[in-house]
Amino acid sequence: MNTTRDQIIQATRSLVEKQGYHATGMNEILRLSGAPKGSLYYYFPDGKEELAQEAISQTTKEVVGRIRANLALFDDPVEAIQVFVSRIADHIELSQFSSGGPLTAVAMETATSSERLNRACREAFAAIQCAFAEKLAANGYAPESAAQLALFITAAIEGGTLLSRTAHSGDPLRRVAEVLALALRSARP
Amino acid sequence: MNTTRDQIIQATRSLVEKQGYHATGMNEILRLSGAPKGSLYYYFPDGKEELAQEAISQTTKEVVGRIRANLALFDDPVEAIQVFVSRIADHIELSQFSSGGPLTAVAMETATSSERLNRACREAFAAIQCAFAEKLAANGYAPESAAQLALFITAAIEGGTLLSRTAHSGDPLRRVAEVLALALRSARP
DNA sequence: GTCTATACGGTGATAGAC
DNA sequence: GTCTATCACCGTATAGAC
Repeated sequence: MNTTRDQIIQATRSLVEKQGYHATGMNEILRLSGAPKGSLYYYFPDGKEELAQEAISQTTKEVVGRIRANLALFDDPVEAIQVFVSRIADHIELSQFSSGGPLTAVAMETATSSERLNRACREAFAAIQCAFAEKLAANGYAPESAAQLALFITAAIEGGTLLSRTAHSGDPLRRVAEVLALALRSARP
Repeated sequence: MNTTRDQIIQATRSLVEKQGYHATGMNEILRLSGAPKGSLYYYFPDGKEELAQEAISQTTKEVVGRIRANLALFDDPVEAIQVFVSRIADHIELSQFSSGGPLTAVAMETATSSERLNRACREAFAAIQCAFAEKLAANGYAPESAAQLALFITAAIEGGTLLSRTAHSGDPLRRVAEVLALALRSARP
């Protein structure tokens, strides 16, 4: 793959994750990536919006892969999910409270202002929910139940991440993981 | 109370709720509120940050009041919470997917960039959780359990709101409300 | 394809008249 | 206290040389 293009996306991901979409400027992205302004608009003719879209879809692929890999570590889906969410809490602390990818920030900021980014976020959330639902469905949960629980898991993680970022501590998300495990057990088939 | 000052805060709340913190400009706030720029810096010498802080703390007071009022409508805390969350879903649809107050947006955008706003958001989340915890504790839940569940409820609402905003539909949050009710019932004392 | 220089609008903030 | 005029700066985006 093209290195310059990839470095630009990488810089965008990192900055948007930390600061949000509107707080991140093109000049900042350029500075971090080391690329010149001309290259940026050569690779992303539609500018910042296209860039953020690419950052989201690329991040989502990685995140979905990481979800599947983590959920495969345990046969029991509830245990797998609890451990996975706890790991996100660790990761948030290690990254000094940069959120779980640029998705949350962009979704919040562009829900009603950018058709293009809103669509990208919808697809991202759908893919993430799908990964959770598969694990549940493969372990005896009824399909509709699995889908609903996957939505709930995603919401709990997003909300827990927000609380942990705000609290500057992984603990809120870890406590969310505990209660989430209880909830999933009580919904067990 | 001073009308001009209040109109400025009101405009800030509405705009930040819809667009986010960084996407909202001072000129925009001025335009919507009808106030002149001089007045704005007279009432809020510390500028945008102070303004947002005021908007958050004012909104939080109202939100906490609304939570208490809604939870008081039903004796059963689980039913009360489920109905309350469903109402948020209705409200999101009615407001054309402006989130539940400026809190979520500011919390996401300023978690690591503004000490002052981060503190305001922490206090806001604490007050909200407190309102939920009280209702649970008043109905037989053990104090630590009530606090943990209140945190979980807050996370679920925040995450569900994000998903509903993104999906441009109240349904995700409504489904979150359903699962949340199941989870709270299974944790019943 | 890569890079520089620049355009133009909007940003948050201030000074000072009234 | 209220308002206007204006500031210096940064935002995204473009033009055009190489």
